[in-house]
Amino acid sequence: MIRLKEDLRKALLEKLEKTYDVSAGDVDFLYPPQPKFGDIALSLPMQLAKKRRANPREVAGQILARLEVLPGVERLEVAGAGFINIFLDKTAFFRARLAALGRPALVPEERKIVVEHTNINPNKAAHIGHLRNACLGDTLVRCLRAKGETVEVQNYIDDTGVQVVDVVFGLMELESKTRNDLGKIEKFDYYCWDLYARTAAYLDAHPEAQPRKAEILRRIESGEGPEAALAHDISRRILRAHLETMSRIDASYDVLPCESSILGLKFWERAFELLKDKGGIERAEDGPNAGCWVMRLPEDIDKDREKVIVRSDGTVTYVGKDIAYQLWKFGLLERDFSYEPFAEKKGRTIWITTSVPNDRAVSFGRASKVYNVIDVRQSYLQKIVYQGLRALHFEAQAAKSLHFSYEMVALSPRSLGHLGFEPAKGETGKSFVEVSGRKGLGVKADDLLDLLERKASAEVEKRHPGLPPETRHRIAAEIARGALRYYMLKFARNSLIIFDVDEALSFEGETGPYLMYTAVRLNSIFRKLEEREGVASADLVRRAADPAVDLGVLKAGEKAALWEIIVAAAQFEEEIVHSIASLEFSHLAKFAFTLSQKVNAYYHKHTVLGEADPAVKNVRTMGLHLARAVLTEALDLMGIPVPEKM
RNA sequence: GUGCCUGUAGCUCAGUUGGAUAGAGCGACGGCCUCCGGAGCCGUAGGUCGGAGGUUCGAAUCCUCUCAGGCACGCCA
Repeated sequence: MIRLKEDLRKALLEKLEKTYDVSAGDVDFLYPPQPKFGDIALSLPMQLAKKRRANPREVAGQILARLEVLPGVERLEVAGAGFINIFLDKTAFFRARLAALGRPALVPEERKIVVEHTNINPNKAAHIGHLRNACLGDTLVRCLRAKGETVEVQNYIDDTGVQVVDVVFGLMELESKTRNDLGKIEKFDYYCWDLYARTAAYLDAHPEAQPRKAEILRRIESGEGPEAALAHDISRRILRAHLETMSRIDASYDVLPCESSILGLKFWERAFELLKDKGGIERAEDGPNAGCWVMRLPEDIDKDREKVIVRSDGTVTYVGKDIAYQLWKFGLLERDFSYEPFAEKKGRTIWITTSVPNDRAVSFGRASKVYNVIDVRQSYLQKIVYQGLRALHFEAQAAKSLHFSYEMVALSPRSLGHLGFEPAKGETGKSFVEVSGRKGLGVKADDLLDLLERKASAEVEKRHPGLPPETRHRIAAEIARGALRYYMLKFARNSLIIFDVDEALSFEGETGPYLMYTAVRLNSIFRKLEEREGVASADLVRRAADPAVDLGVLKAGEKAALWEIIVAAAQFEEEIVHSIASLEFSHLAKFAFTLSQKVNAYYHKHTVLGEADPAVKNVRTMGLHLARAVLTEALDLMGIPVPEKM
């Protein structure tokens, strides 16, 4: 559809630009709300009529008279307030779509894109909020790669932050445990989930413990003593648990930049030099921030305010470190990490940063564009980080630093009760409660996935009794993944998800399993086609390359139904581009769902295998072949698998 | 207080950047297995798009005001 529109736009301009004052930007196409209004429409006459203060329908009529023949177009008509509706040559379009299968029309625009997502503090188990982040981030990555972009996925690990400090404190001071004890603890991320909440409560109740906590922080940051060793062991162990959890939803990473490496390699000191040299930050001599290094914020962020970057005691704030990291992503820091392998997933190495030099020849960063997937509460800080780049006159890089923001996942009062929590005082009347690791309040990612798997397993057993347990478990895991990923994607990113267990566990209606089921059934049709008639997928590919289909052999009702599927499928690539541009992957989700609905309705009504007329059978076969190819790819972009059966 | 976000069917949400009669799912009600898998299909009911002005051929969408809710604004991360 992208190519067709380009061709049409060119042809239109050629015929119109002499008489009318139009440029390429004016000609935009829209999809009519109903099939009877054609396949594509132009609102151009109404725009021109506005400029000329003329009657839109008359302008439309005049334009129509000049457009006798357009490529791929069967006929045109003026409709409504002044639309020009375009009816495509359906069979020609269908053939072109089949022939174009496997030949993407999208082109990459960037040299290299870095996407940072997941970024879970390595001190406790992952929860549903982290799942939303990873689903959005990983889907962005898949879409960018489908567009042909070179993408590097980074998962930032704050292994020296206060959250890890709390767990170290808990282990040493409350549990009297050492490094040697860690190995004996099962489900370590779950253990830390509880310990972290317990420690946070203890620290709140015992202010006298603060000096010890501060000491632990200092030692971890400078890499000294048993505290630092313990922090390292804890964060690596939790990190492995997080990677396991994320592999359940098929999210993957290329490199894990650690805060410990940023500290060890003095990235901040380098960024500090740059900022001082270029006047990006200045020392406040008086006022409330006396003795601090501050960055002035422009009007559009926060009028006439300054943000402390270096505290009066000389330590750097979180934003400062983040500026250094963002500079590194663009290759602007003039420093680099060392790397070592951390894990292998699906034959790919996940690298982790280290401050200890080695001779491994790998390199990351140096991006031309960066997406940071972080929830909306960090908007203010993200703006400040990008302002840091501007303060260094890296305008281009600041402009290509994108905050992919999204609303958080909260808990409904009902699910709170489910988890055994009483509503805190002052929160009784609230319609939702924020997930809080510090309070131990939340649904753990693995618990939710387990729940989904158990339900899926029961459903599979019901439908396919006697499957080998391994097969059933594999299918159940795939269904769980599909259900979760679709659930996290179907909401617009600005929409606060108030987590509802029943809704998340639903497999009917607008859900991942519904889409998967559609694809599974399509596969089943083609499998039977091969078993019974020997039509292999290679034959289908050959037939698609040189299609001999004719929609004219279908009766009107079926022709319209199949045509809707063809047109919908043809919009797939636009949908990818649009989803990336708006960072709104609910569009992609909705696209796949709508296509599934049409396909489901179609094959319910029109059988392929039982059709006697070979011409009709061929059209149906190739129509569903097209739909299957597009649906399968759309599901893959969302990280939703297609099981062999379900 | 300032900034950002949200308000659409009983519930949960879409709405392609201003287009044609505002759409899905769930729930409710009524149908559909001689036929490629019923996690499915078909149908019915359900709307003053928070409210009031404005912009124009045309507004759920843009502007102003207003009501309600949320988030952010630290020498925490």
